[in-house]
Amino acid sequence: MRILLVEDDAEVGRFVRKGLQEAGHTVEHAQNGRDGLFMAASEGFDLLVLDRMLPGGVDGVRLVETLRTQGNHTPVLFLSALAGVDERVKGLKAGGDDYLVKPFAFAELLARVEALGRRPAVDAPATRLRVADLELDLLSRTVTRGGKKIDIQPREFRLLEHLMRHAGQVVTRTMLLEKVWDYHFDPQTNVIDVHVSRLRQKLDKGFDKPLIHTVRNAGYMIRGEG
Amino acid sequence: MRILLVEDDAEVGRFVRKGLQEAGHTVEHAQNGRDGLFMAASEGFDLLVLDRMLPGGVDGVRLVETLRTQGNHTPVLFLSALAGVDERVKGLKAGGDDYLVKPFAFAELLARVEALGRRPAVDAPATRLRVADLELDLLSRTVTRGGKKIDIQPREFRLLEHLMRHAGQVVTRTMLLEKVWDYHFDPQTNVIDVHVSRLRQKLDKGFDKPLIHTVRNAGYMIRGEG
DNA sequence: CTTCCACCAGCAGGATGCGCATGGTGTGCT
DNA sequence: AGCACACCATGCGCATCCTGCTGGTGGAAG
Repeated sequence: MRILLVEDDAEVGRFVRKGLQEAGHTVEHAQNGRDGLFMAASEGFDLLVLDRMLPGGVDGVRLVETLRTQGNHTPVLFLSALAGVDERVKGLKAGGDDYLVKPFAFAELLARVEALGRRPAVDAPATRLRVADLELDLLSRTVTRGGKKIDIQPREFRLLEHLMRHAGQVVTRTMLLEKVWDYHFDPQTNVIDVHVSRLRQKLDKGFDKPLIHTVRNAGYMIRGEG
Repeated sequence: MRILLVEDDAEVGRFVRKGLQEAGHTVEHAQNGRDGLFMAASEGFDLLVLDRMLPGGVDGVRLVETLRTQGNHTPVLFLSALAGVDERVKGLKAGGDDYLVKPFAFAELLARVEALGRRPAVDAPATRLRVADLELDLLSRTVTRGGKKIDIQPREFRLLEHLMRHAGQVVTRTMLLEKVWDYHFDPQTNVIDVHVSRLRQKLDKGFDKPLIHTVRNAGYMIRGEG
């Protein structure tokens, strides 16, 4: 795990850093909020361990708030001598994920760090799309309907993915040419029709409710019901 | 948020339940570990709030451990009168995500509950593998080294994926034949050598530190340093 | 030094994916 | 009814691309 430690107290900093490293983590150490914010924003850490109070304008809470407004959702563990309930609540409300009061036992810090590390990164993109009983798994490049595996070609996959990402919406032919074929002109052929047809063979044939719907003079739409 | 509260103390139970509901959450309440486990396993909750000590065989830690071995990764917040560091560490190690000691301020419980609720559902599998500056993205089927995109063939992709999933370990030729080629016999050719060679061309050529290492009479290993 | 193992360049067979064309079907308008 | 238009389906050929093998070379181990 790549951990950023932001702590101005040199002694505590050394202590925590050493312990985390011995537990097998990679630790970067910033001494103040400004540097910490910069590093957290520019490098990809798995976890931030922040002192709640920091010298130099940017304290822990400000740091988290700033990161969160930038769309950075790295887990944050606060470390602080401010033990009051209000302080703890403030830290968590600001977007912190945990709050540990100094003095603390290193064993507990480590346990909490690893608890946070167990949770996945938040920017994880969706890995499977679903429309009714049709599932498309982006990871294994696999399509199933009603639990039955369906073999599918790469181009068909792209087409289906695009349709499913806009499930319930009409997708125009032009959009498909742009996004699935990377054509920026009209090929004057019926490529789309052909591939939609092939998709239908594979997805809808043998099932009572078709999922792919034609929208005359507009395009296609994938939808479960309605 | 759908929250399952497992708490045997009726008073505390009522208090917490009421507070969470007033904050807009849906709360189910189980009075013992057995019921709690059953409910947690059969319904889909967003969060479990567990008393650490529970009557009737199944205590909080057991409950979490059981859930985790079942592949259930619902976030867990422990609530306990056991304040010792060892106890807290034990709870977190068992798979808990947070640990709050009784007596507690409701404001803090709420803040921690909502902090846990901010984190996403967890069944997401790893979507990218990394070894040093080499990254393999399972979703886009993309390989980059040092930020530079590298074109790669399907078979090479499978080979590389398998190596990276066992980074730092020797992967034998037999294993590769089984897992990458689905051969359950020795093809008596040097297919593997050839593909490893091709991978090397693409991954290691032009970089000073090679990542793919030969282990004579054993197999191959991918590793960043050492 | 010898032997074995691993590496790499080139080659050719083969699979397969892809798009086009053709003919068919349905719908709506005149 | 007749026509025009939009959409559907199948077969075919092209082309690309992948993959595995061969055979000669380099280097490590004994």
